[in-house]
Amino acid sequence: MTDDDLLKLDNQLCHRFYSVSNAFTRAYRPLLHKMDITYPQYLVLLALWEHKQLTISALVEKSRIDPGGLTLILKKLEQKGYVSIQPSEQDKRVKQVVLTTKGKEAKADAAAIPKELLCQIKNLDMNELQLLSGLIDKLYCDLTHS
Amino acid sequence: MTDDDLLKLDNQLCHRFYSVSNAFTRAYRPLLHKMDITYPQYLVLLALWEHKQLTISALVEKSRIDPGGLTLILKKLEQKGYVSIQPSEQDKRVKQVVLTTKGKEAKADAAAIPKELLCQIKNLDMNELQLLSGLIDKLYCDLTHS
DNA sequence: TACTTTTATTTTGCATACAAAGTAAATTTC
DNA sequence: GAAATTTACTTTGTATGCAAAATAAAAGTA
Repeated sequence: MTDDDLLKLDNQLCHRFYSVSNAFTRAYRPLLHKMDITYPQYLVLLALWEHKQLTISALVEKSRIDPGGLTLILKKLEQKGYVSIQPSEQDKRVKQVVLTTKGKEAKADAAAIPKELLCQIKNLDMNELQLLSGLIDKLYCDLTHS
Repeated sequence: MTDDDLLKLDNQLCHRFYSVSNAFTRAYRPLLHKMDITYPQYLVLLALWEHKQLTISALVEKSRIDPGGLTLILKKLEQKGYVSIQPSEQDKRVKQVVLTTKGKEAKADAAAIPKELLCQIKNLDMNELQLLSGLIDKLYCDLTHS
């Protein structure tokens, strides 16, 4: 591949991820409208539905949202009544994020969301989706040196 | 897969793209520092290095950056001296985006950037990268109904 | 030609991303 | 046990990302 080819947009893996990641955000928007949440807020709820209770740093790790952004997102989710944030007793630096009743109940409605989104993916079969996921995981490790 | 599994973060393809897309932005930052540009600004330059001259709407299509955001990004690139923006003679609605001398010269330096980034990707060989690109392209079509 | 519609781009308002600085509390060190 | 260090979060400042409204100019229509 020549230098010229290396610089073509169509040869940039990063651009593919940029495009699809933004496309996902747009695709989720109508599905999340009923719950009145954004896509990153949805990621936080997914983490909490799975783990019931997490510290903010644990949420950073699970959701892969940066700490600064997460602070804001959690404030929004608290305002909307989905979560409650309480400082720990043992360690006052640590804050526990917990689902409210509304937050827990929302899980039942949310179950339809991944299904609706999968319906839109017609070009890839289950094997390809698995393959894709595996490749992306390897790439993520490289990019984060983890 | 149960409803519970469907809602696990680790089963969300969207989350993989979210994570990797953001990781790419972080990985590019140090490489773009010398040029004093951000990652989206780099995408615009890539498009212009390839096509020499583009209207704003053509840039939207190539870069897949939304029109509103692109307006700001182009202003930054103009301030930094990389591009020049001029209204068309024939159709005063249309603006042409052109590389300045500085913008053209920057291409030579930029050739090293994709190489440096590829060096960081050790877990995937060329075949896997090709495979990955193809799968992502199919996914993009689904998500954008294009 | 005056009016309506379409097209190209910008503006607005809100919600992230993210690095870096700041804060406060727990831990380690001397 | 007081000072230095680390850890957990928050704040700040800059730069998108996006939908929707606003502008302005070209095209189509009556």
